[in-house]
Amino acid sequence: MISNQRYTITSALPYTNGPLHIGHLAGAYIPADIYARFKRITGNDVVYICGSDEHGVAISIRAKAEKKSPKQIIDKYHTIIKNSFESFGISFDNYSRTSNKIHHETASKFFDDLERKNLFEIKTSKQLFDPKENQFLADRFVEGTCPKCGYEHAYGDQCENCGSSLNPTDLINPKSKLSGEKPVLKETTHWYLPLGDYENFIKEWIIKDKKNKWKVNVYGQVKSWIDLGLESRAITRDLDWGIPVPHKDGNGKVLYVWFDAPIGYISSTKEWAEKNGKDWRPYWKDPKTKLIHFIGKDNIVFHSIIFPIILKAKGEYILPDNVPANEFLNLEGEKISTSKNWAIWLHEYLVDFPGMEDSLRYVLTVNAPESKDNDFTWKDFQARNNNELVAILGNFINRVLVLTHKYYLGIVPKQIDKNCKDFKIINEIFSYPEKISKSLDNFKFREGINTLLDLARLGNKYLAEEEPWKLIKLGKEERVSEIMFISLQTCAMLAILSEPFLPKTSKKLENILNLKRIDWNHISKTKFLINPDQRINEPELIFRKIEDEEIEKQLNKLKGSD
RNA sequence: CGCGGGAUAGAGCAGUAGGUAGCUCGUCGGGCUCAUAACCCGAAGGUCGCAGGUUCGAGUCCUGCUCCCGCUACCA
Repeated sequence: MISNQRYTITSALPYTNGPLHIGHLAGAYIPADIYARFKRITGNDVVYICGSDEHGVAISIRAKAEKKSPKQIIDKYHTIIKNSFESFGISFDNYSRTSNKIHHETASKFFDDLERKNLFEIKTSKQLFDPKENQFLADRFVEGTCPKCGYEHAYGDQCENCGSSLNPTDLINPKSKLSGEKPVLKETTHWYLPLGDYENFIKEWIIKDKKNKWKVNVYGQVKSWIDLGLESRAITRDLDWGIPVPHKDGNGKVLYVWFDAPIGYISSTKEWAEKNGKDWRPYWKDPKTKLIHFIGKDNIVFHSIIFPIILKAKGEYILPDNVPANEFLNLEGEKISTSKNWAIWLHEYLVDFPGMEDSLRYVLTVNAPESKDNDFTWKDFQARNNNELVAILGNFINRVLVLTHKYYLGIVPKQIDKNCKDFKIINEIFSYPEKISKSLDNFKFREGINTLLDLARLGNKYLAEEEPWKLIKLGKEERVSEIMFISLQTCAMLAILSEPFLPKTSKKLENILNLKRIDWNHISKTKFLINPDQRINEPELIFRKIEDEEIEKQLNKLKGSD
């Protein structure tokens, strides 16, 4: 197990124009949280960073639609999102927001430094403009008749009827989706980041160095972009909501969210450092630090090409060591869709299934879209909760606790001696920290949590084979105490190893067993986890079954909303 | 259209350097009764997306195709 290594771990900044759903959790937050917890508990220096992404045209438009200010929108969703994260035990060291002063300063400084180094291109072009709303229009916000097939609701970028790619200026009778007005062409000037200048750097860094280290979906995506050739990208927008372009010609313009958002990782780290009396620099500038970005697949190019180029251009900053992007999670066979309300919202789950945060964490981990898109179904959720968490893990713990109370009034029986025949199984139990570490080090979270369940299976099997309830009737008390002692070690091991995956469960188990949390590197089979004469608290059920009616209710809720 | 990822028992996934397919859940049969009718053992169930090819032998290599997802586009 690696220890004493510094890690800067990030999860994608959630965009605050709506609440979070299970897809967010499965893609970027649960894996990162497991990883961060795992790295902390194996003795590393970890800062796990995130925050709300609060700029951009979508928020501006949503605010207009709801007749509110952008500030009201972001405040509302920032609060909902932050609460959801806390409830699910996502262990950010700092959760910031890009509307904070520290972020505006950091992002402006980044822009200003690159501008002074003369690393941007400045280009003027004609774009569609809505005179009534006084706003430039994204291609998607222009609608009109398709010149090819005559479909009346073609978008500015593509006709959904015939599939043709279009330019907004091709449309017959173009209309702004904001006001319905006919847009006009207007000249505008923007700053561009010439990605092409960094092609060799990206080739050297990723294509050569990361080939066997990064996930195939990530590597393939990056390679495909490079093979196509990198083009300059505008990093400013004509918009009234965002970070003003810090330049004398920047009037009415803001930084493009994709330029400012990833810098949010840095400003959030700074904010954390200030609060805790630390220095943020080693976490971003020490070449020995490992920077890991957890994201969904839609974010791959930004985190493995554009942001690294920004960091490289700025200089002195470290580059990501890995970008373990996940694929997407579907829901009941359909794409999760915010606009169609086809989603399981975290804040609603918390109301419908109080205290069952770890059940969702479990299912989203064991069924995580690590290598391809996966499907979440309520029936599967119920089955995995009832048949795996309750029946295998929860039940095993309960069996051991009940027997310990029945036979020993809750006191751990005397230690086994050297010639106990069960040292083989003890060796096996104590091999689990290494096994799980190996999975997690390779970002194989499904494998890791399955291994955790295997340990509970091993415990159940051991009890079934040894049958202490029979032996006690035969008066073989010596043997029974050995069996129970070993089973209690298994429970303790489960408590310790479940921490990254199921933090609330782990905490409950520690409390019941009166266990101290220990660094996984300090686990050794020469020292037992739980000692004779230690008192165990009254058993309590750590998971509950989910009834059919609850699932029915959720399915109806989902379908009713469609 | 181009590029990337995926397609393996009813469901979800493993399959390392090519050698007659494994795991978890579900189903069926048995055992046990400490336990949240939980647990343990056994069985059934797959022409490995389709079509060719290389090879003594291919889920694993090559070619073509189909379907799903993503990127390519100011939807962040």
